[in-house]
Amino acid sequence: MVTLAEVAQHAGVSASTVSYVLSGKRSISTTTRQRVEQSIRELGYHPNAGARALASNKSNIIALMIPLRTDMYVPVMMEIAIAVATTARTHGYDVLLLTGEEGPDAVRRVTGSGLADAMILMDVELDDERLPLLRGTDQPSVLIGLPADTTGLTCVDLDFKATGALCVEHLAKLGHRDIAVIGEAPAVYERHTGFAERTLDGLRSRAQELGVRLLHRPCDGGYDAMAVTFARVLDERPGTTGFVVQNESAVEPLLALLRQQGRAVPEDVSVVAICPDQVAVQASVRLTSVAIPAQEMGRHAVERLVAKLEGHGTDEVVLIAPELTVRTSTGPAPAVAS
Amino acid sequence: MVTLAEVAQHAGVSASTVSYVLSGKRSISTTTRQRVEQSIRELGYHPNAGARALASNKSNIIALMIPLRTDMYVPVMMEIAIAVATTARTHGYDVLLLTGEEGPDAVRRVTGSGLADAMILMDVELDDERLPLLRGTDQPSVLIGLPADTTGLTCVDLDFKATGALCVEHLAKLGHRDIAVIGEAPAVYERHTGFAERTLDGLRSRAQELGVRLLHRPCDGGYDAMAVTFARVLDERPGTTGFVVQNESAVEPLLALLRQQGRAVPEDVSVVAICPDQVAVQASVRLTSVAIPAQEMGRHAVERLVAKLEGHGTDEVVLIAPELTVRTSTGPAPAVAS
DNA sequence: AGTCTTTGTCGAAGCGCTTCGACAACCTAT
DNA sequence: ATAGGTTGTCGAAGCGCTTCGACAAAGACT
Repeated sequence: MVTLAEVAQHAGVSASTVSYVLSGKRSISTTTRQRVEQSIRELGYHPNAGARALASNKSNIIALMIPLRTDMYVPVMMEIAIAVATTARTHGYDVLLLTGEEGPDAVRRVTGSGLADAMILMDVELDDERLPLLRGTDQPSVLIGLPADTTGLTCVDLDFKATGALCVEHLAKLGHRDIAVIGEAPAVYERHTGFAERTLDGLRSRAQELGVRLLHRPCDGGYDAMAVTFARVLDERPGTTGFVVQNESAVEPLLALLRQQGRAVPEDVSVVAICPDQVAVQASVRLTSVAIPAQEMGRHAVERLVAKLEGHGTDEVVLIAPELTVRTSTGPAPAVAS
Repeated sequence: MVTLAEVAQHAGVSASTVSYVLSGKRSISTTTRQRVEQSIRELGYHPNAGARALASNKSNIIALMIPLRTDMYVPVMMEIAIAVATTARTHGYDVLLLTGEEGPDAVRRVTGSGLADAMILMDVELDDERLPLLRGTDQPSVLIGLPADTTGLTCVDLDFKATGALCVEHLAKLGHRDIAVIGEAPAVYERHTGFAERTLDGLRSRAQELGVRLLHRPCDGGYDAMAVTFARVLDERPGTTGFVVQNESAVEPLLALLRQQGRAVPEDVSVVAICPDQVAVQASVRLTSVAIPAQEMGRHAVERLVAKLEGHGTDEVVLIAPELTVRTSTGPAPAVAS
């Protein structure tokens, strides 16, 4: 293992000079710099991370806490994680992967040990037990998701309320007066992850403004659960012509059920999904959807965090504006049977 | 930030004593140990990771290199990553998340800087450019996946050849004589990731042994691609009664197409999938499948790695035996039309 | 020519921990 | 009672780096 000292010796300068070449914190003459850089290359020198962390008191590591459960949005989580990792690298940071399993202890451990300089939390609950810890430390952090109280916190999320509103608007504009919302799994609501409620909030208030009838039902993924929910919805509101689906693993089952019942999409029934674009495009019907901008969220989170680490950067809530892409699963509401 | 020295002072012992209490590398009297532990708790002490890494020359971090692309098996990747992270924690390790983006440079950087003590590589290609680096270093590593040449490497993977064989066997035993294999996306074969070829190998050789006709077609995910492939397969082999599907995002499209054609599953056609159990259970037909044991692979990889780090542990290839679970998508081949 | 900056380099201290050798203090066996 | 082991604790060195203050050397002024 090559050390700074060896590089210094090889280049015929002192260790501190090499350090300054590396960090650029003091001016170094061009000739010296080149000599040092040459030596670094020749020797294949890599600064020792531990020593660096010890001396500079920063590790250049960002901790990313992902949820342990895989009951929802797995591809979204993955995409966020990858976006975080790649964006972090462009800023010179590496990413430490923590699972939610350890809970608050992980936060304590990481902040306490100086393992990471900052952290990103995913899957934040409305009243998350990790929040007091974050507020009580000077370690920068960013949440992906929105807790109930955001004071003193930086958060990045899709504007789910606007998302809900957008879905209703789109269907209302097409003439649909009876809309059913296939929500997330009941467990998601019970956990108070917030985004589902916020979506519902947006759906409801816009529906009211536009005079549209709305029926919301949570729904587990898979065919069986969707079949049950579907039957109930039609029973209660036989005139339903528009569906908004938030649980991405209920989308395909819903389409299958509609097909089975002889209801054509989009002629008889329109479907709007809230899901990653890839899912919308790969479905059996190309779905009109509001995308979940996973990459953007990951990127944003890291950039906020880096800004904080560099001193500029304030606590603030970044809500990404939703975008609805019209595909072939929505169309004008059918004329009312007379 | 509380330091070892402060704990020592608080407990009225020397710093080295505290260190030995923490590491257990020398015997400490019960009374002293308790006093130190008490101080640690009272002060909320956490050892500084950088200092520890510098002094002990180990970081207690395992690097996990995940593929950047998300064109296949995203949930599997995610599950492996989570399993790696949780298993690593139980052994006192944290996980550093690297994307494949940096390629071999990431390997150099991590080994060179002592950032991680060991690494796990996913999505290994048959002739991966990172392999020479791994062989040339003394840093332990484990691959998830199988390259062409495994000498000097430790690998963990599902036994895909046996998996292929198992699928054919199952269908053959049910009387199917004409089997179509819906493979991974063409890009996967072009990339030479190996597992797809190994599966095919198993399928083919077993098919030959059992006198079953086999038609293999790569297939992108989604409905459109599957529709094209499906039409071609039926055109070429109209008598096909058994399907083996490896690309999990082609499963649902295939089922839809079969339904559309009025072919009942499993009465007219049997379908075996190679996919995580969750997918098999959530599909529109409960699928007979060979599970991809993501968790087990992640866990195994970490345990091999930890064994190596602790000195025992040898280079070896661990192939996990496939298990076929019979559900409701396979049944006896229909009687031949006379 | 002499003073004042500026620029480039160096030496040394210190970050918080591990670990080695030293050494009292206490047993145990003769 | 004495030599020989244990056992528990300490002091000090050192891991590889950053960073501060010092200080020559060179340039910019009167």
